[in-house]
Amino acid sequence: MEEFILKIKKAFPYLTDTTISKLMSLGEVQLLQEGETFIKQGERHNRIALVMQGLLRNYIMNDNGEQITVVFATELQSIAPYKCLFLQQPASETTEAVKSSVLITFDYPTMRKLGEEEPQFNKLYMDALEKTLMNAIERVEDFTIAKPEERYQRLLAKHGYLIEQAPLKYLASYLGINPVSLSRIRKRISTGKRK
Amino acid sequence: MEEFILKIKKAFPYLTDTTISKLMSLGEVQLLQEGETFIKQGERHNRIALVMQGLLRNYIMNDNGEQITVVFATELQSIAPYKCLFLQQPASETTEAVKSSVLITFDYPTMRKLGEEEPQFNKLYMDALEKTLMNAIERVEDFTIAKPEERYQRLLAKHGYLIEQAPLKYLASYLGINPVSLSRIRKRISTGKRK
DNA sequence: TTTCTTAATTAGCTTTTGTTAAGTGGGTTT
DNA sequence: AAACCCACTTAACAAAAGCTAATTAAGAAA
Repeated sequence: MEEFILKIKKAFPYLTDTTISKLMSLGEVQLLQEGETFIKQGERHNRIALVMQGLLRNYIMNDNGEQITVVFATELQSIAPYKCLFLQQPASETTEAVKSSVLITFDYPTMRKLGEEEPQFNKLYMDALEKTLMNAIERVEDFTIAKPEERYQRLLAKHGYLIEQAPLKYLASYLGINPVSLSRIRKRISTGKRK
Repeated sequence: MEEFILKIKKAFPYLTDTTISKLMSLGEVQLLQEGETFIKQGERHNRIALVMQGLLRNYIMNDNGEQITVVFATELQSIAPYKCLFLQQPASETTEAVKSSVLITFDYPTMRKLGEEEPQFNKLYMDALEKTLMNAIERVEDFTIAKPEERYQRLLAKHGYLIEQAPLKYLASYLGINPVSLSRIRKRISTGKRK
């Protein structure tokens, strides 16, 4: 617990000790084993999670019933069924632990309400949102700028830890390609390249 | 001007009249002719724009110096060089009017500061952010779920107005494909389809 | 009007990805 | 150990996208 507080302090240095302890009293610590879910598609839900340890992913289903990993979240990133929170709809995605993980989860309406009295809560939420937005934009940029093979290279360069920890099939759907293609790409890269 | 106020009231019904007039006094109305820019890549900048009329796009350059349209913004959507605002870096993208447009622009640090005293400002900003985030996520989902041809179909279905107003080459890069491919896709769709 | 320019289409060919199916290897269960 | 499961790889072929270049179309400029 102490350890988590330190991590949060480091990531959000403007939070005072009293705010942090308020925060911790509002949050619920949740442990997930590999494969366990934080929220399932179709459920209604109003919690937002801050990842303290481990690796999660959000996935949706395509028309063939295959799982498509839309986003990964690792330490100090937040993850939530955003459309569900913002539009009060059932979640369209499932959030699942890729490996055993620890989250702190917060009730979204409560956080927004408290933010009105506690500027620091608001700031925290906005910072998290802005970070999430930047990640999403970067991801869109990758899709528009780079072809599959280059996307894999960029992923390798920027988030190498993902390649180590997530199975290939998750990575493939994350990159928008099929697993067989990714396997081929890996081979092209490892063997002298081209042709 | 009255017209803009009405639009804002409709889109953000919780804003009181006094807040709206404060807001309008802080905002600067800016007109852009087709092809004119709101911000250019490399500039530093701290304004966020709310589109009141028209159509804008954000584009970046790929390694071949080609413009890649990352996002379109139309009426009542906000657009800004987000990484620039959030990280105080020079903008990596250019915001340009696809057709003649009207914006109201706000100084981002001022807005964040005012939000601390005026909860409505905060709410407005958070709503805008959340909306922008949802759009970005939807876009990532499109890339991961759908192949180029399907992406075009989805774009047609969801944002048909874009197809009418934006030139094909912008749409192609927005879809992550090259203009020649998009032209072919169009043909495949219009003529009886397949082969 | 003619000329220039630029966007979009079309065509031919190359490269990459999708798809299906058959191996391969590691780990688990019995 | 054998049988099984699953992820990943490999292969072969089909389908789609990339690339280059030529053609057409439409608008702006002379």
